[in-house]
Amino acid sequence: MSEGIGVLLADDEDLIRTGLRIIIESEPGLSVVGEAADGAAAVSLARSLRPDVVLMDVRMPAVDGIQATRALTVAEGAPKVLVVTTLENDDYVYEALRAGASGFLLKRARADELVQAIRVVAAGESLLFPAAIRSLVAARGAARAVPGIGRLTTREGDVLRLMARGLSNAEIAAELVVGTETVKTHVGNVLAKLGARDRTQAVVAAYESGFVSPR
Amino acid sequence: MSEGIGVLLADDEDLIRTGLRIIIESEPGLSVVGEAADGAAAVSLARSLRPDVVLMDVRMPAVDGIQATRALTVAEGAPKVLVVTTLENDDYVYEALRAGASGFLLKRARADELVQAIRVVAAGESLLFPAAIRSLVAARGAARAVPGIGRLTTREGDVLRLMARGLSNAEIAAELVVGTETVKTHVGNVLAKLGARDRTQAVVAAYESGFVSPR
DNA sequence: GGGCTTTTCCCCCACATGGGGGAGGCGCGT
DNA sequence: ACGCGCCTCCCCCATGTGGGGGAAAAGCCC
Repeated sequence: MSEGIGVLLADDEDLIRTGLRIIIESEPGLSVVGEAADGAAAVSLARSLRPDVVLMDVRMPAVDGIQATRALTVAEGAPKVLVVTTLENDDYVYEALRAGASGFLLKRARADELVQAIRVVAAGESLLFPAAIRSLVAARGAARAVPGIGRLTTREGDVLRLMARGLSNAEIAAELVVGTETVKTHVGNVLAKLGARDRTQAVVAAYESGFVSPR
Repeated sequence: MSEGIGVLLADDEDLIRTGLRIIIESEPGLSVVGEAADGAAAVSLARSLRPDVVLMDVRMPAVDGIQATRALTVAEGAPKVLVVTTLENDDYVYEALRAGASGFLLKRARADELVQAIRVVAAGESLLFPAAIRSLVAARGAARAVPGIGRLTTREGDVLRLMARGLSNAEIAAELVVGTETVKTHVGNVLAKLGARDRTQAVVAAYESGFVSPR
């Protein structure tokens, strides 16, 4: 890519891609190195073309932008991903960030905002547009209130926390300095209160409800 | 609390509380309805005093601000929590939002920024200061790159995703329209590649690495 | 064509897990 | 003093899970 910042466009709508390309190409130091109409193409093109920044639409056929972002950012020397969407009230913000996106941008952004956003993420900085912040923080409220998770006793909470770290009953017993039979009782109570069938479902509920957070 | 916006201060340092109180009390429409020196006191005071906004320090004795925030925001008609910290490079941002905080603020913020932040969150809006955005987005990079999670085949990825939703092998088999023996093979491969001992650890790794996100 | 990976399916077997009971002690509020 | 919830520990038992093998078909790269 020699000089400047190489950008890969990933959007299923031709009109959008054309508009973006015109804006980017008319900007000194920026150039479009490739275009993809779906997530799968975006991933393979990004690997061969090695752009600096990928403008990734959230909603695309076959593989959506979130999955594509996840696939891209796990690799070494991965490009920065700037997620673009039309939706203002967008639940994907949170998921996109978890998937490894460097920023979030609305399609209604002005040309100069777009250019600035590309330069910012290419420089390694992070970026969120105000509307994205609102939905991001709002996403926290979307943590499903798992019924019964508030009815856990302190000991049951301890056990669930350790379960959610992947410990076996024996390991939890050692950690809490009690017998394995005791742990089994607590685990059984936790499962009953959370309506979980097995410990895996309990751990899922713990994450979904925000009882534990990805560290 | 009759009129205006009632604020509860939760910070273990007297100097900080005093400074905050002076700023808030001198502002028309804002008043300090109570003060707490630790998380436990903050939770109980918030329940009795029912402030509109809680200024919550992250680091406090006994119960830290994150836990206190979690305890507060699960209730109905909970106050808005504005998390305050001295640390600019703060990993707690992400966790605080998951815990239900409405915003994040640095202690070095100017008085007028503080007042504005309180009014914003009291009005039901969300707020993140620029420095907090950076560490928030950076937190996504902190998703531990689980070694081997990128080596999963597409089918193994499918299986892991369903595991992370709490499905049993039989249910996964039904979902993917294959035999349970097939699912067992995939599960075994996933465990081996992720270095997990059982499915629970695999699910934990899936969440920790951002392979799946709390929906 | 000959490897290679991937996906599919099968056998046997050890074991942790989870469900069903029961039981004693302890703190706490009435 | 009594009840109640919580924590602790124990028994039996069905079974889902995971580890050890093996194997066939399909697609892919060289």
